[in-house]
This record gives sequence, C-alpha cells and structure tokens, in this order.
Amino acid sequence: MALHPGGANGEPPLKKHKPSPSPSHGPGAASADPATIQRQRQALPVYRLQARLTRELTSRPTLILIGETGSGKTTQVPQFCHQAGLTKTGLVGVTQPRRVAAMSLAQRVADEMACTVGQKVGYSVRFEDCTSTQTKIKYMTDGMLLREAISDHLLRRYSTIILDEAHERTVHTDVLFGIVKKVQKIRRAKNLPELKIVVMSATMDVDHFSRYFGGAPVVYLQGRQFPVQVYYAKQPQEDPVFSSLVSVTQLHQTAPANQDVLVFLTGQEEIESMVKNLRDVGKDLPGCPRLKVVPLYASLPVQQQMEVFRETPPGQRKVIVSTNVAETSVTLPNIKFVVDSGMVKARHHQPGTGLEMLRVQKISQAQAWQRTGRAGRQSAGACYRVYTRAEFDAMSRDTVPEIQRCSLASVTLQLLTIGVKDVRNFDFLDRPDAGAIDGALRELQLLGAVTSAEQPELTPLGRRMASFPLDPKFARAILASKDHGCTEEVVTIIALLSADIILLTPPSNREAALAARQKFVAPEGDMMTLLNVFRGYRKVQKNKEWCRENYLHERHLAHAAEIRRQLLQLCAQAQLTVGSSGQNTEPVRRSLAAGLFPCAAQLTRDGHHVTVGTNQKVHIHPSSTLFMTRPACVIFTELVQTSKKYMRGVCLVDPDWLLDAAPEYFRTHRLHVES
DNA sequence: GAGCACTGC
Repeated sequence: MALHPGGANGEPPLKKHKPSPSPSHGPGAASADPATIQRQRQALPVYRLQARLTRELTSRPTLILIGETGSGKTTQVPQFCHQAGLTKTGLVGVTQPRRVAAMSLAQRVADEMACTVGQKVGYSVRFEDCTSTQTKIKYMTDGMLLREAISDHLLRRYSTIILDEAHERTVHTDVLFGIVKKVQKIRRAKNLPELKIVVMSATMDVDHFSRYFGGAPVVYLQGRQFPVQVYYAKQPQEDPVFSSLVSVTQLHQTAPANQDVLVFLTGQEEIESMVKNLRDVGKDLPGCPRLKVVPLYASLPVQQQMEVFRETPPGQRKVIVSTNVAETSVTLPNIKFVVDSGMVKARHHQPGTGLEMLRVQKISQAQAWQRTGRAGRQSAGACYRVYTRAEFDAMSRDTVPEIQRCSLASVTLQLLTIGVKDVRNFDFLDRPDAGAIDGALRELQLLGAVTSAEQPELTPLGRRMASFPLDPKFARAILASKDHGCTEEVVTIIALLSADIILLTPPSNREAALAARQKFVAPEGDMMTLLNVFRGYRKVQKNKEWCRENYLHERHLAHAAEIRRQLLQLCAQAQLTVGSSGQNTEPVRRSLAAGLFPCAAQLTRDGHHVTVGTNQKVHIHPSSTLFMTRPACVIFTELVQTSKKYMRGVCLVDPDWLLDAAPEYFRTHRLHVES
C-alpha cells in the first residue's frame, strides 16, 4: 500500500534516500538529534539484554527471538550483531515482508549509527538498491533475498541472516527458512565461514521454530504494549457486520471523546456500507461527541488513505473501518478500542484446477490477538470481539501459512534454480500439499522449464525463465516473444498484468468510464486493450490528468511502467533482442499463447466456454472487453470462482497456435480445430 | 451481467 506510516516498530515516516558519497559523520547526516536518538535507544526493552544477546549471538549458530511489539528488536539486534563483530566476515541481512518497512528501518538505524542510508546501513527492495561497499547492515524484503540466492546459492556475502516478522509466514520467508537452514549446513560441511541465523517473531508458537532449527535457543523480549481488556459477545451473532455496527454505536455513546475506534471488516463494499451507516447514526445522537468515520483499504486512493492519520480534533471521535491492512501493514495512532468482526477475506488456490478464490472466513486466534493488540499501542485499551468465547476457542490457533494456500509454480522454479533438486522433500517448516507441489512441477514441465514432473531437472529454458520475477507462464511468454519479434509488446502487456487493476469502473460514473474506455478497446480482448492503454499513456507522457479523464488508475499505471522497465532490463541481460511487431497483434498473441496455453478455453455449442486442460465450465468475466461476445478460443490470466467460474484477462487466440505451443499437451487434451 | 483481503520479486 502506498501509505507511509510508521512501521511496526514506530519508525519515523518514510523518506526517499539515495546513497551519499559524503562521510558518514558530517553535519546533518542524521535527521534527528543524536542525544535524543541514543536516549530513545536505551529506553527500549531489548537494550537491557544486549550482553546476553551478544553472548548468544556469538556462541550459537541459530537463535530464536520472540519479541512483543515495541521491544525494539528489529532496530537493535542487527546493531548488536555489528558490535559483536559479526559484520567482519560479511553482511548482516535483515528481511522484512514489506518494502516500506525495509526502507524506513534502514533510515532509523542509519540515524542511530550516525550515518546516511546507503553507507554502513542500507536497504535493498525491488527497483531500488541503496547499499554500497561500506554497507554492513542491510534491510531487505524477503523476496529480494530469495532472488539473491539464485545467483549466490550459499549467500556468501552474508555472515548473518535475520528473518524478521517470521510469524507472518509469507511465502518468501517460509522458503527462506529452508534455504538458510540448508546453507548453514553446507557452509559448515565445506568449512566455509558459519552462517548465523536469527529468527525474530511475535508468535506464541515458539517450539515449532525451535524444533525446526534443531532445538535452537529461544530468547524472550519484553514489549512495550499496554494491557487490552477483551470482551466477548454473549451469544453467537448471526450478522457480524451488523453486530459490529451496534458495538461501535454503544461505545460511541459511552466512551469519552477523542478515544478512537478501529473496526475490522472483510472488504471494500462492506466497509463503505458500514461507513455510510455509521455516519447516519452519528448524526442522530444528541450529547455524543462528533463522529468522524473514515474507511481504510488498500485500493483506496492515497489521499483518502491519509485521512486515517489526521489527528482527531478535540471533542470528536474518529472511527476507522478497515480491512486487515490495519493488522500489520499500517500502524494507526491513538486507537483506544478495537471492534473485531472475527472475519477476513482470504485467497485460496485449488491446485488441480488453477482456480483462485476469495473467501470470507473466520480469522485465526493469532489474528484475533494481532487485532486486539492494535488497541494497546499508546495506552491501555479494550477489544470487543463480536463472537463468543466458545467461538474464539474453536478458531484455529494459527493462520494457515500462505505457502499452503497459493500456486507453487513460481516457488518451485525458484527452488530448483537455487539448487534444491528434490523439491518434494524440501525441508519446509510447514509442508504444502503434495498435490500442490506435483501440480507445480507438472505445469513447469508443460512450459519446458523442467525435464519431467517425476524427476524434475531444470532445463536451460527453465533457468532463463527463473531470471524474471514473474509467474513462469508469463516468463515463458516473454521468452517466446523473441521468435515472434514482439518482445516490446509482450513485456508491456505482462507488466500491465502484473500491476494492480488499471481500468477503473466507479459505480457512480460507470457509463462515462465505459465510454472513455471505448477508444482503447481491442477486438482481440483485454490484453491488447491494455496494450493500447499503455501506448496512449506514453503518448501523453504519463499525464495524470489524462489518466483521470480516461478512468485509468495512475498509480498502478506508473507501477506497471516501472515493472516494464525492469523486465526490459532483464531482457537485455538475457540477450533477448527487444523487437516490435507494430500494429500486428498476431505475433503478440502467439507469444502469449506459448506461455498461457495451460489457461485456454474453447466455446461449446451451448454458448459457454470449457477450459481445455481441466474441462471446467467457465464464463467470460463481465469486466472483460470480450464479455457478451463468443470467441471460439481464448487464453486467460486468471480463473476466479464467485457466483460462477469466471475467466479474467481474456485474449482471443487461434487454436492452431496452442497446438504449436504445446503439441504433446494438446494431443491428450481436448482441442477442436475447425478446418 | 460482477465485484476487487494483503504483500512481494
């Protein structure tokens, strides 16, 4: 999300930094008064444990640190490592699940070490490497370290890897658990300098981590969290959204002004309706503080996102109605009360069918506690759970890690590239379904990235595919575009597909949006339409006003442009000549088909479509430019299950191209070619 | 004739 709040540890807001060649101790190098900074450091709970931590860090290969919010572990432990001499043999790398956190933490620690970001302390995130030869401590996104492992299997640049926010269990962190464990063992066997591993987590499930890392010692760090009183519903509630509304209303009538409320709901629609209801209710309550209700979700325009940080005027009350962005990604100030609906919208992936689903489900106990904690950041607070104690007890204790819920094609290809030969028996902290790994290997085999699904050996093609930070299907399409002389077009389309939604259709201006879209619409479908949008965007030199007039998401277009730039750079590195086919879309669609053939569908006699690989009845999504048309054969980027199974990102192709792309595959799968 | 939790390379 584009917000720049303080991160999970109360860091200052993000600033843009470039490495500076000036000496680190020059005047004005740090952005705050050094004495204040040192006072703040010494007040952190973790500071008192420096001696013990230093002892453990130097004497043990692996350490688990459990720290509550506000313990200061994320900023201090890397510095302790540095002071203990661990940076003499290599970098201390600290991973974060989010870019903003990596960048702002580097800034904070650079201030503490009285240097400029990019010198002793740096960061590395996608599109931005702010490190230098002087760098000793490097904050980075977990995905970035995983990318580095592709070119440096043994992580030789690092003496220490700190995996922070381990409890969040992102796919990247989960894979890194296995990688660092393996690297530590290999380096030991080869008599190379030892790799220190530090896992930092807020989890209660300590044994799980410790057991996985061979009984590694655990150090507990106290936090600076205020107590939060938890209240449960007396009876199970039929409609958690309505019950949340009632809870907020009651709170509002009893609690003093300037005690702000945070409500957790599942999605945009629900949030907007709750915001409207609360505003209505707020008007009709005499004698209550004035109510300021603000929504918060990731797709909200930045300007409106910033509303949540604005200080509540005296005598008023702010109610923030949010998705789970407020659980981890955004730290909100001054929250006294949390109202927890107990529900969340989560993505699920069905390995056999390639189906993606967004499902509203109950949260885990871990999530419930995370939400609760949001009320105790600045003072004691209260959390109102809109479910009973019994319902809470029945919730699963931990959130199912992402690696067990997503497609593994990309991860599997990465593991193979890093040198993990037997992916099925990779040492996962929590093993994904065997079926999911098999499905990923089958897909990689179809794409020509591995020799066989049973005994997978990476092919040269697979190695080239892995150099792109993309779903293997997309990487395959880019590599195929070389033969068709249209890499420029394919890269552009894939960059646009990798970004978030570009075409906006606000319900209030639906007609105008659709009318504005007409000039971009291509008869071949969504991918070509997006290409036209991007060409227009470039023609007006990325003009923001133009984006607004045409109902295009400017921020997402800019992001797509950045991805495009990176992909073109990678093409150059892979000696892929970037040709263009101009107005001819056939070579482009042929290339796309060469990667996306596992996602193809054909028209049946009764007017709907059937997927070629898995024989499912599917429909063209109403947001597609091909909706209401009946193309004989299409490829698509995503299959979404809602009221029906919908194809999104649809592109008209010729069945012959699919046959060309994967003759073997289509010999065993139904494909009708009209003659 | 629908509906967009959230990150990330």
